[in-house]
Amino acid sequence: MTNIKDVASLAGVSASTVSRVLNGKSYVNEATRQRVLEAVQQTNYRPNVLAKSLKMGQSKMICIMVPSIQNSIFPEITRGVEDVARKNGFSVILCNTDEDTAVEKAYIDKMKTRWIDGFIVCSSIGDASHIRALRAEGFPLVLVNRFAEEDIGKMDIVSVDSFQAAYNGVKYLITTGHRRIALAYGREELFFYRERYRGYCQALADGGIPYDEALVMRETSGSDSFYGMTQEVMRLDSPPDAIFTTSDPKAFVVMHALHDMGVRIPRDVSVLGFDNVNLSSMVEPPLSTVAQPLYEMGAVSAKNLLRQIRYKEQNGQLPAPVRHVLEVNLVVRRSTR
Amino acid sequence: MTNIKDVASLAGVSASTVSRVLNGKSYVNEATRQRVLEAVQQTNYRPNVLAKSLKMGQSKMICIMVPSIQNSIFPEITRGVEDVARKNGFSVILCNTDEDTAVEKAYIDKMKTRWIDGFIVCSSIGDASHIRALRAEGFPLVLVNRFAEEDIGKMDIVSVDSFQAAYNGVKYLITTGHRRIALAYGREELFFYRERYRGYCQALADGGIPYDEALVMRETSGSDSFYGMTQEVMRLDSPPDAIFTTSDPKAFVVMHALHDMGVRIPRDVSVLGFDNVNLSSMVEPPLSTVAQPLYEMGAVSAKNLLRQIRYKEQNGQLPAPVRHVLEVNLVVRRSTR
DNA sequence: ATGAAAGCGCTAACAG
DNA sequence: CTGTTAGCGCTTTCAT
Repeated sequence: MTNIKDVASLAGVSASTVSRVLNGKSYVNEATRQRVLEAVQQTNYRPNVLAKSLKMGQSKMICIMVPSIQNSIFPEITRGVEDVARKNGFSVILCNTDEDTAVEKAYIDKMKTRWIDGFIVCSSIGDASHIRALRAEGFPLVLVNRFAEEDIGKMDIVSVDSFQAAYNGVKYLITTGHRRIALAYGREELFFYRERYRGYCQALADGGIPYDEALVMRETSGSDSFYGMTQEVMRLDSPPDAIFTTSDPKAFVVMHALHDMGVRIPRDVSVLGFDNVNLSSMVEPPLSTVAQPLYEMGAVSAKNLLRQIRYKEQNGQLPAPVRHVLEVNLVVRRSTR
Repeated sequence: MTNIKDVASLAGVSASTVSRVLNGKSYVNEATRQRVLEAVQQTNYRPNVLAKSLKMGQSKMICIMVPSIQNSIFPEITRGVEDVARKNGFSVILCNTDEDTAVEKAYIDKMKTRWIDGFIVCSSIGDASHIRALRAEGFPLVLVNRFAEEDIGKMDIVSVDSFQAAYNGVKYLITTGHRRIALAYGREELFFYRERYRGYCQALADGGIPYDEALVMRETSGSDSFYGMTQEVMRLDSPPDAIFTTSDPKAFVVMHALHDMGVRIPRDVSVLGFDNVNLSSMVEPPLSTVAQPLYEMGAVSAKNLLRQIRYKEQNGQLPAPVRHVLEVNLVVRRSTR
């Protein structure tokens, strides 16, 4: 690879001049400017980002931490992040944490040594003190999708309003005539699942439908645990006429269980999901779901992160945190009647 | 962040000594070694990877280029890559190309300026001259899943044997009594789809079943185009009793079309997919499919890439290319009878 | 308007 | 066994 000195000597100027024309920070005589540009062309010169990073203290790289890129919603979010990053000259490093705090911490440590400019995090579960510490240390950071209640107002967050979204979903179910609505309730450690649960409860209450604990299936060991619970709940004396799931993958399991016991969807029971992942439209019947704007969540996160990076660059510190609450969208397909 | 000089002065030694104990390249007096280690502890010192990279000419970063992380098979492959990269101290940069050669080239250019140590590519379609050029320039590189015939023997490749895999899949269909086997044939520009087509033809021939062009559905505009084609083919005077699809997403579309016209799977027609993506087991009925070891393909690619990187480090040039052909595995679920 | 020089943090001869 | 020195490629004062 040719370096700045090669270009400089070819153009008959000094390295500083080359640097100046390339960065356009300072005026350079038009004639020499042209000569430099020509030399750049001829040598197909590309500045060494590493050297620049070392000098400037910023790497033009951001890091996205997710539990696993294999989980349905993260590819969408990640793609949103990557698109805006790329358009702004940033590269994105992918970190899968498996929700393991140790892995997460190790990653953070490693990223710091690379002078990573910022983090987009949708990884941690309960205790996120190391994440909070990161912001406290001055690293631009945005929490996407997952966050703790106490982080509100203190960290940059991009998410939907899970309470309201679930509320609207369940209300839709009620409006369309369902009275016995079961819930596939995801892991309670996650704030957004608790919010979806709250939304479910509130919609029930507002709709004049009694809450029945027998109808709430609480996740024990992964999504698969809903298979058995679904069948149990359907065998109740008074089985549900609808099942609201707090994520689409859970809906797939529920539908599976339903199908295997000969229950027809939506004739016998409606199923309403939450997320709208890629395959929600591909299952049979196509899943009605509360759609999160996943790609947009990623894009907005990245935009916010870049905003923080620029702000910090100019002011030496992070801007006040802002929270983005994105709109959900009820997508009615054929799993609800 | 504290740097090597801080540690050095705290330990009362020179920077080189600190470097030496940290890299273990050269012997250091045990006593001073301990003092250095202690200073490292106290200051929580982490070497600046950027500076090291600049000096050493290698960044400990690899790049994975995929059409889009949103496409079903790539999260799996990417995860395989990332896991082995991480275990070996490498970070992975994610690049989505949308199969756009311009984007791909721009990315390659950018990655070079970051001193990326190597590339894992499953992106390009027909003309991959810029990819070949990359290897010719001495960049470690492995093609995964996608490659052109002419690359065999010249590039490092990780894939399955698409011909054999398809052959076995179709043979299975024949063995289980199917006689009219339709094919959902993916984009012919892709070598592996052509190979799967060849496997289909050969299995038919070997099974004494006449090839019928009316039964091969050729992709026109994305996977969705199989919806209409499936319905057409089912309305033939002599409709198929099985449909082999060259990828799982196509199978989902086919199943959908089938369902919408009241055809029962597998009673009326069997469906056999290819890939075994995450959701193949979640659809109804669960999809029988020729399973590619996607995660493993990623892992093997990364291992090979690291091998190349190490070899180059020691010998100044790339090792001879090796090709890994991984085993597929026929997963029989309930979409075939 | 441009060049010289210093320095980002690290490693690797080269001395001693 | 350890310190000094130079340099990876770039940007940025500071002179001129």
